Amino acid sequence: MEEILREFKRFIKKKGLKYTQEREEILKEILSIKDHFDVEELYFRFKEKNSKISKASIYRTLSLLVEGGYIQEVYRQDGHSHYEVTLHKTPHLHFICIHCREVQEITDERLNGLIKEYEEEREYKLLTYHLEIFGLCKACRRLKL
Amino acid sequence: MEEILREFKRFIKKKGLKYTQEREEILKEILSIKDHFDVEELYFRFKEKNSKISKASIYRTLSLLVEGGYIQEVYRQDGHSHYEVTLHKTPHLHFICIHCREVQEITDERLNGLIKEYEEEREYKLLTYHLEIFGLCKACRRLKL
DNA sequence: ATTAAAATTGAAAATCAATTTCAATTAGAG
DNA sequence: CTCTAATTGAAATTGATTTTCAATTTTAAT
Repeated sequence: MEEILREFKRFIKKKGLKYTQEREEILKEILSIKDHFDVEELYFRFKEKNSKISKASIYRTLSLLVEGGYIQEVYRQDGHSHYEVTLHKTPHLHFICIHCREVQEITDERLNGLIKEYEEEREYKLLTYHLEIFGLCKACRRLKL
Repeated sequence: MEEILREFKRFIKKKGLKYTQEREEILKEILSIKDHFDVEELYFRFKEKNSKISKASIYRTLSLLVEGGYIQEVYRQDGHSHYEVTLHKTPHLHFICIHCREVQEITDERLNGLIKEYEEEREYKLLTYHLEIFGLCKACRRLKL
């Protein structure tokens, strides 16, 4: 945690920007979230603890965090973006149930292998990837929807 | 083509909806597009041929086409959705160059195999999947961006 | 073919996520 | 501490998508 914050400060400084309380506070809050999150969720959390961080700042900081590779936009649901922390996580895919909206993560080294292979084969410089599988989860499937 | 239109008519009828000229015209136009498309592109094409189909109708018909599995929303760029025709296409992934914005398709049976495996393993009912790889293409990579 | 009811249309208004503007505040180099 | 440029929150704006609604069209039943 401390290490990530220090690293983020370095990142901000290197860009000639200022390391503000708001930026640190936003990253701290994000690091405390286990699952996926969206702007509303973050805003709500700040409201709850009487922090008056604005949505504008949240949006602005999220851009920086994506740029620095700290978080990723992983999928879109209900017309807006959902994010997750990238650091210390193996690349993985998301299974999204279109009925109950549950999101499950699946990690598979074979998938990462395939993607690395495409990268080398075509001489791409891979930055990130998203694999989203849409369908019905085991439970919702049983409801015969 | 004719077969797809007939099948779409059946789909519309089964839902108790009306098979209108606009819906058919929109699907026809989409089937004539090789690559990916977005709402603007479609709207522009209708304008060009003096067809007065509205954006509202385009949006409404796209929803139906997605629901029926005729098209898929494949990625988001510049704040809006991009689609492609699903029928007769093998599932595939998209490599999106963040610099020149070129989108390349990659098909790999091994990937489809892996996904089928996840589906069976977890007893999901898979509907569709999207795999997007973001990075730099061979050409843009050379520019050392 | 007419007709009537219900669905669909285009145009405009509304919605909503995301971005931008701007005056006031703050970080941080010197 | 001081100064300048960057950042902030709030409000305005943008732009995609959705909704509203009166006029039109489809289609099933006459």
